[in-house]
Amino acid sequence: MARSKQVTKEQILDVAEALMKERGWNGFSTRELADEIGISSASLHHHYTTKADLVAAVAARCRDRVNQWKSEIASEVEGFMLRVQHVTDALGDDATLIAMLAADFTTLPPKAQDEVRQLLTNVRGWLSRFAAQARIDGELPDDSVPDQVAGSIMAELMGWAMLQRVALPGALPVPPITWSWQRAG
Amino acid sequence: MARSKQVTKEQILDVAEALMKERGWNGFSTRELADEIGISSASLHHHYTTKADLVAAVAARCRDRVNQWKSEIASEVEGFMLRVQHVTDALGDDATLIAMLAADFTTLPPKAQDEVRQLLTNVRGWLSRFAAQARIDGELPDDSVPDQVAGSIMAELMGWAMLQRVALPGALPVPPITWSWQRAG
DNA sequence: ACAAGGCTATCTAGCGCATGATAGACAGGT
DNA sequence: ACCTGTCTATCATGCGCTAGATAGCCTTGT
Repeated sequence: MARSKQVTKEQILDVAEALMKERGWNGFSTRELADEIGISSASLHHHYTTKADLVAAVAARCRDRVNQWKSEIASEVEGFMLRVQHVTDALGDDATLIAMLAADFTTLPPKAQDEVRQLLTNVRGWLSRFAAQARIDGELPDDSVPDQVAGSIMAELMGWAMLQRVALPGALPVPPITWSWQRAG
Repeated sequence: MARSKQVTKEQILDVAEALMKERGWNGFSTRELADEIGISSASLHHHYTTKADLVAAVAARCRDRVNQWKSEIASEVEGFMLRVQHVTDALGDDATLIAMLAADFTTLPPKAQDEVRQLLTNVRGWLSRFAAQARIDGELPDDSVPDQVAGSIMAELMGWAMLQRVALPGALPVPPITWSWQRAG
């Protein structure tokens, strides 16, 4: 061991992720990140050679988490609305990160772009299949378009995450998304 | 006149706004902006002394635009769904900018933060009043919460704007937002 | 009518600082 | 002995911004 505390790649990702959620990819420097962790900038670059590597790793880890609860929900939860409720809860923590990654998308390194694209495509297709089944089961109206329902769910989640960033005086307590089409079922 | 082409503050704001929509507030430099406009960095700083001034001006102009069509829609369009449809169309161009401003919110200068807060509060209250009237008129279910409906509309618009940034292969044609609660009315 | 002088918008040059990243030494564990 | 993880020190670059000069337009005094 060396002169300062030992740090794991996971710890670094934790702090990096927090900074990304707060300020976005272009909103913090590797030095700030290193300071917050409590190591030198050089040590940080020892673990993740470039800032691009870092954001790719953050995105990849997020993708893994999402896949994790995706399979859990698919296997354990029945019914469209209940599933969506679980998705809302599960995604809650990651919605901000995903939204920030989407916002910063054009300035992300290609590898991170791929991760984000993959993640969004994946979740959307998955939700879309649920919606399609829900339509067959009569949980959604016959004229609903599964891919649009899936898109709306994701849009609303990400949009809420963005709205929450702007603390509006005397407005919206955070979570209760309307899930308006619930009433349509 | 001087050595290069004359440039107006509006032109500068146009380009700045485009860059903000593409890359976010922290995603471009004043030099890049000046280059894109075709003037020197010094000339740019003559018009807007600091980058903070610039983003505040961009946000203020957006707020003005929004207020503009707000009063137009309020006076010319009847019915909740029709109004929302008009809002969707009108906001279309600005949704991306607003979403990016919200994403970058924590790193914006205070003046710009105020503008964004004001804009969002304003629009939300306005939509909320429409929703409340719509509930009285039977256009929305009795158990709908106007402020939540308003929030959902804005979230969905902003969320779609973010989703569009990530060009998903073989997915969603852009505009047709589900407006799911339409079926609930 | 018309020069004088002010005003505005541009330029070239550069300052001080933060950024992403690297070099090379060193310390501890296996 | 070697590998791993840390450090100090530094590099080149890009950043926001400023200084100071210059050039065209407009007003004003005579």
